[in-house]
Amino acid sequence: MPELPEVESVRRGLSAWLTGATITRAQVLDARILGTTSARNVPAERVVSFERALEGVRIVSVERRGKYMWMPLAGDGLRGDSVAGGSETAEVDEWALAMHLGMSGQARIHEAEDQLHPHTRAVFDVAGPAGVGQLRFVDQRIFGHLGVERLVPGVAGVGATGTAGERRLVAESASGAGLDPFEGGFSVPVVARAFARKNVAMKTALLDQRVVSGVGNIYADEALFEAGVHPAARASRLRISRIERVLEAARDVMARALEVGGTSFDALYVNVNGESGYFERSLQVYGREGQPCVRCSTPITRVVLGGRSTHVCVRCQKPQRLR
DNA sequence: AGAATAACCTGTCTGC
DNA sequence: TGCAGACAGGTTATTC
Repeated sequence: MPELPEVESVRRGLSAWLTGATITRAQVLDARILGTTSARNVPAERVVSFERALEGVRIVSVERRGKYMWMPLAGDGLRGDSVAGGSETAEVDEWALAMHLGMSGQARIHEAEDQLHPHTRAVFDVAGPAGVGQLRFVDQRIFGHLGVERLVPGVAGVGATGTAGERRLVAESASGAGLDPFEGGFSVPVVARAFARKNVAMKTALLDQRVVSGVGNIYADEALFEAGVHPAARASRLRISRIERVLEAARDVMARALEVGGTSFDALYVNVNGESGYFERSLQVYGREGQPCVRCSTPITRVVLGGRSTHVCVRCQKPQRLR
């Protein structure tokens, strides 16, 4: 559900509230939120070590790359949870609380006495410059994830600036993600050349978080429409300038979405205060199957590509624009 | 290498 | 009213 603009809206809300705050208590209500897609069975001791690792720790900042979010930690007595192998102690500033919203995750700021939403999976009592309250992780489908993770150097891949030694530190689960279009070192021409080496559909390339992170199903469709490129067009067959246009469109459409708080179809995507974003009304193709194209009035078509719903105007997005 | 599929979950909506 | 089936903004593993 949440893509880069939605995650960034959440990050900003969390940053304003949590920077410099201390976690006084951590409670996991559903252990599955600590698991991963492939490892759902979370032993009880991992829940305990996760909770203990966070108690008394200070949140230094709230960071994001693509859809991955994490909070670097500082404080005495932090111990890694079993993600990193258990009881070893480590330098405090090597750790972060990682958070991925998945399809239905929400990070919400509440007062302790507020009623608990039924899908609340974890609760963190916090006290800091902005006051005392609770950070609650609510996630209907439990595709989201929480973890205490090491900070490690991010990808050295396309678009990264500087040498390997200067790579930005990211939470371990985000270490495979490419730079997102809003990061300083992101380079459209460099990423476009990486796309051109891939013999895959343009939409598939956009959704591959290892190359460029942050683009999800909605903004992929929107960017391809804006650039006039068919989602199934092979990246390797397109002119570099066309690929660059898609990447610029992705950055532009996500920037515009961010300005209005992201895209919400329902109460599943909300910011830290439970408020919806307004970009749904600006969508040109996503979710508009059968409705007239905003440019040429041809009905929008829905096809399945890479297992994902894909919306296209077959007149504005011709498949054959080859090198 | 890349494509397709399933899996992880819960909920909503549609059609019969 | 009930029920089956499709579908949902993401990620990962497996199989062909």
